[in-house]
Amino acid sequence: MGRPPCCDKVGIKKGPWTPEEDIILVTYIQDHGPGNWRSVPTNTGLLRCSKSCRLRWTNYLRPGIKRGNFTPHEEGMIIHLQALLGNKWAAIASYLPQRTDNDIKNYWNTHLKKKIKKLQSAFNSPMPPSESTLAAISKMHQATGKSHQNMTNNNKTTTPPHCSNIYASSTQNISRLLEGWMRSSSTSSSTINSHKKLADQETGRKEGLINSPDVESVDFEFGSVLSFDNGCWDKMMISGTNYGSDDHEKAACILHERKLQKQESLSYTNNNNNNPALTFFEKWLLDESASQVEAGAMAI
DNA sequence: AACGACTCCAACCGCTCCCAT
DNA sequence: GATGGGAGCGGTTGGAGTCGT
Repeated sequence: MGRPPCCDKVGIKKGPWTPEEDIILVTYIQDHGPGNWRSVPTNTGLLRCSKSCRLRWTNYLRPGIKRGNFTPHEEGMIIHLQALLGNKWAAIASYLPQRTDNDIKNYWNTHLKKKIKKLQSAFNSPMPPSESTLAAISKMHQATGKSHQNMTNNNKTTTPPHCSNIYASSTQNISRLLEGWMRSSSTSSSTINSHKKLADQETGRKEGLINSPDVESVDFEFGSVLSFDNGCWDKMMISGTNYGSDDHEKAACILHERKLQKQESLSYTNNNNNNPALTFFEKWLLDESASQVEAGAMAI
């Protein structure tokens, strides 16, 4: 017996979301919080399926999403995590809180897969890899190391990632959308204006009016959506490797975890003989981060 | 300028997982 | 334990944009 569709297909709108729909969705989620997606279309009047609403929110409207321009460090993380976890994009995304699983999946399919294939063929070919290939790898390696440094330095002085201002609010996203949309459309409704006002108010709050009691509730609400599990972040920081003086235990745990990961990684590699290039990447990434962890642990 | 090939990404589809009953 | 329904995940696709000829 097949399951009924998640929503009545008749009268359900498909395709790209309009800024108006985005505003309605964001406003609703600001008021009620994410979750209970099934009730969203009925309560908002959106002619969208609940899944579509959830997807739009998680992949596009959710605050804190960083778009485009993957850094070499992020690339390294994705390659590493993909080798360890496989195509578990949601799991991988949990290590890169600014990125959505969809974004990572797309980036993997469009960029990294090709890159790895290229390198794989270079390393599998009877001829040694060309100088340009080696240069590319070296460059990537250096860039990754640099990113590690940046991350390390940042961690010394800046707020935690989930508090950083690289996190734009969803209303900022909407404002941007609106700007373009308002320009292209001469019609303006009072609804839109009031929503925009709301959006601007929200943006203003985010930008400085932190003392407003509302802000806390909103931030907390969003925080619960965005909150980046400490454990996950710690894992991510393994690559950054900057330990405070009181982190002996943490470092020991991380070393242990790293060893386990290495073992897992090796078994994974052995079970996936069709992916020899990953062995190279994994080894490189693991060795690099492991040696940094070990160096960090030694320094403590 | 026109056309086709290629790239990229937002969104959809179908499946699995998990929880409530 | 069985069943039903909602949420989440991963694979795939359609279309807009870009590039090369």
